[in-house]
Amino acid sequence: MVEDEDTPSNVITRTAEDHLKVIWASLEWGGAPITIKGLAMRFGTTAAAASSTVKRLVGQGLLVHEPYGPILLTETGERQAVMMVRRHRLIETFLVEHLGYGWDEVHDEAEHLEHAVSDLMIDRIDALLGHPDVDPHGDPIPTSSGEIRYPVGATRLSEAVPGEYRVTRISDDSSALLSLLDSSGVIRGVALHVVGEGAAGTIVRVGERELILGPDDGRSILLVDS
Amino acid sequence: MVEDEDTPSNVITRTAEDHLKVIWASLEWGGAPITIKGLAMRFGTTAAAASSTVKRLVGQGLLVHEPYGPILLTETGERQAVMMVRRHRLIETFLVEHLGYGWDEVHDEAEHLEHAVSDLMIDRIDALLGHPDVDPHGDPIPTSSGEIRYPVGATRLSEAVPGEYRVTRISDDSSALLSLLDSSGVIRGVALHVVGEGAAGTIVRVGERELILGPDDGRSILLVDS
DNA sequence: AACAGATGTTAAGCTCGGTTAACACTTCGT
DNA sequence: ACGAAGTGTTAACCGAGCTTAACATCTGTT
Repeated sequence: MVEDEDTPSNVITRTAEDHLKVIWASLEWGGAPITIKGLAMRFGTTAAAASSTVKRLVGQGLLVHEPYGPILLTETGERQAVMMVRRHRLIETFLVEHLGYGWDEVHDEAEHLEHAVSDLMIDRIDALLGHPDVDPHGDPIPTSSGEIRYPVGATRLSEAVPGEYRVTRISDDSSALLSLLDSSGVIRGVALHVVGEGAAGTIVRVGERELILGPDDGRSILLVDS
Repeated sequence: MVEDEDTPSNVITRTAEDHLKVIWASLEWGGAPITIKGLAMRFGTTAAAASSTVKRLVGQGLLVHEPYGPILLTETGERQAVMMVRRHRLIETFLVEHLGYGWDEVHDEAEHLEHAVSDLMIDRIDALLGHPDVDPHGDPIPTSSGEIRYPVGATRLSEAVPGEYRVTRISDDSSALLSLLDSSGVIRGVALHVVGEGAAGTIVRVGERELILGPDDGRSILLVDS
């Protein structure tokens, strides 16, 4: 006798999609859930706006959140979020492979396109690309059923002990970082030597170059043993 | 001393873009300007909604409209509209050429994408396609500076005297018509014989097939002498 | 344990884009 | 020429998503 149980307000707004995706991303690598302030900063709005949006999404059964508590996804919310991530990462891959975009400049474009493309188009892109496992940043692409195959044995650069590694993933959160890394030769697949910890961060060597990456940067880079 | 003359609320909403484009399209082939009712029907809303949107766009300097009068574009409004048309038609062409879409199924996808792609991406698509003059329906694609090269000597099927022609443009307004025409072999470039006027519309022959097209259909098809 | 400062919530108010209802204007047929 | 029907406008209202301002709660430092 519950009304409309199978029609859970199926219309999801663009803002809702964005929030779910960001909340999901904060949890992806086992991190702490994003805060209201974090959401506000991410979207360039105020805490008040983030708070009211979260409240609305709770009402729509997409989030779990009690006042001053952590912001978590319901099963429905997570499904939605993962589908947005799938869209985002497939679009990024498509832009790089078929439109000549650099891997350090696709993020913003994908951010808009992910809300506009149809499921049909996503499937066609997926097929055209040969059902890729990862996007140009090395991020795993969820399958159409929502499964995600994470690389095993990867460690964050910020936690790596000195030694030889290979770059397997570079987060696309910060386009400034991406440009820097791109111009320094730090791209997916490249060999990287972790020298040790300096005052300003982790010292690494890539080819001839040596650079220092702060802890925030280091958390955005995943390595595998080489 | 006019405030913000050069900052005409440069942020245009999706709804505004849609309205401008539809208003422009109503005028493209020398037709009468669309009415408030026409806008409402086109967007599946009410006359009240269309009226208030038109009013808002007048306030933003994009439309000219006095109560009960015709809805016309300002110069700024027309520029915006033409850019949306350019986006739409380039995206349609791209989807057909690079993603295996049928020319009869690209319209809805482009309708969403045209609001999401960046100017940069439009330019890249344009270059990738070799700066095409027309989209898969034969509609001319405005250049980045807003020029449109219309085919000369084209006549509407509904106004054609009996004789031999070639199909040069099929409007993408009605996807139902597009599917019908596609399955009947009526595609851009095909030879078409206008037999004459029947009770239900114009009788035409394409290859082996003969079909009757109503006046609305006939207005959506442009022919050139063959 | 307590306070200061950071973070979260609520309230009031705004625009945009929609609704329904009532009313105004036009146009068309007789 | 006039009345009915169609079309356009306005008013009152709603939700989404934002703002600022005021207030509540939590947390880190002492």
